[in-house]
Amino acid sequence: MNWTDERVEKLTKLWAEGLSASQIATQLGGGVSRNAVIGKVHRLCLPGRVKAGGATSTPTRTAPKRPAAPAPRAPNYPARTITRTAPRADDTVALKQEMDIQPLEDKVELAVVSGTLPTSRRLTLTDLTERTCKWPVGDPMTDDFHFCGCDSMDSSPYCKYHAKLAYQPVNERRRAAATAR
DNA sequence: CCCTGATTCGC
DNA sequence: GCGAATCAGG
Repeated sequence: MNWTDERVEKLTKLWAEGLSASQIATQLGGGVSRNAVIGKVHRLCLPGRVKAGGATSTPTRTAPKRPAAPAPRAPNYPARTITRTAPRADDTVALKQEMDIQPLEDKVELAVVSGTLPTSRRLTLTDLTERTCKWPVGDPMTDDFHFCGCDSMDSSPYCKYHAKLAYQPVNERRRAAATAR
């Protein structure tokens, strides 16, 4: 991925807003890692972390002198673009689902924390909002296809769980390695 | 363990 | 210039 003026601009903006490097990486998409974001931030000489409250904070000094081993590299980014629209979903259904969001939230949160799949609300395309996970589930060519639709959003088109799957292969690999150990 | 930003250095 | 690997810290 190339650091176009457009992407640099977005990076600068989000960094100024106080988003974390990983969050920015998620928003930028295109397989940008948080390390890439941080590296770019430094190269751009942008000011350090800016807490929302105004305090700078998070001073982390380091004096490493690491060797640096060969990097395996592991892209593999979904980069999904689902275009299939789903029928049904009238206002009544939408309203019912709206009312179900709150009680579901805690369950989703627990699922995310425990590393299990979030509770899918099985939303169709027209039911999705800025507050629902847009991770596609199932085969788009079947009637069973739907979107996760859960409400545990984390500044990305996906919920916390799916955002990890979509944009953070490094973390996934680390988690898998830790689990296997 | 999870996460964060900072740093180094091979590419 | 880029970013993975690695660090130190919360």
